[in-house]
Amino acid sequence: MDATTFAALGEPTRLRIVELLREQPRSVGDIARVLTIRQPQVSKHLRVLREAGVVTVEPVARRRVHHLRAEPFEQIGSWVGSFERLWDTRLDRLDAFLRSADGGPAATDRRDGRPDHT
Amino acid sequence: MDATTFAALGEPTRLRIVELLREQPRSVGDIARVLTIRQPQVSKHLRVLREAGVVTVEPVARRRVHHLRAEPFEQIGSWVGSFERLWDTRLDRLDAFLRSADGGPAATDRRDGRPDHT
DNA sequence: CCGACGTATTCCTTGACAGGAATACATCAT
DNA sequence: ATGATGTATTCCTGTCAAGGAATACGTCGG
Repeated sequence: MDATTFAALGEPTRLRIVELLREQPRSVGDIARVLTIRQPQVSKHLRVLREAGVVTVEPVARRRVHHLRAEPFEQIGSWVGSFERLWDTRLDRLDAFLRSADGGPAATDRRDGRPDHT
Repeated sequence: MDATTFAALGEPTRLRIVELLREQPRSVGDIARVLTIRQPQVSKHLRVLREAGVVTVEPVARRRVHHLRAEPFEQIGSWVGSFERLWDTRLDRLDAFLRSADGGPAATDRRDGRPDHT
């Protein structure tokens, strides 16, 4: 997974823009008006989003209509999917194990720590 | 959606740490050794991740074992889900519409652009 | 109590980035 | 061509974050 995508979304204003564009494509001026951000800042943020592959431009008359690209969101989706085991019950059991090992009498006597490891 | 989570994941080193922790919980020193990052930097990055709610600590003996929290990943997952329409065929049709309105003979004859509304 | 180990924090320097303001650039209407 | 509209870029400034190095802190073993 490329950190750039997350970096682009990690800026509050940019995230707002993305969430606005989720509804429908918008021109630069539109975005600026709706979110009450000055136009130059919008242009700059859109540049970052574009270079991160999050949005693309569609020139319409003299406006530049921006819309979201699907790819980065698909990527994030499948990346997050690779963490599914986190909310499987498996983890809760591991977690419970660690906690008991912590407070209580050491479950193993190799105080080195890691429960059995991998 | 809170930009903080994305910001935490938007730093390459931090993303590497997260992807390492996806396999199994690790102590600070472990992480430093595996990723060949100096221990203080690891501590700092873990601090950011912790304050963003991405990881939690589990003190084991004199080590501090860090593991991922499920919540932020669930959040991201459902947030990304709200973009599903992006890769639905619906969008492709909207996209096609915009393109035709642009290059071809105007689908509507107010060449000003925006298809209706606003 | 003391030394050793694992980790956190501090100070410093440097580079990146966001917002403001002004301005350049492109395109359309007349 | 000219003015007007929509957008991009530039310059400036302040802030913040990351890496390096040194050091403080906490906990365990003897």
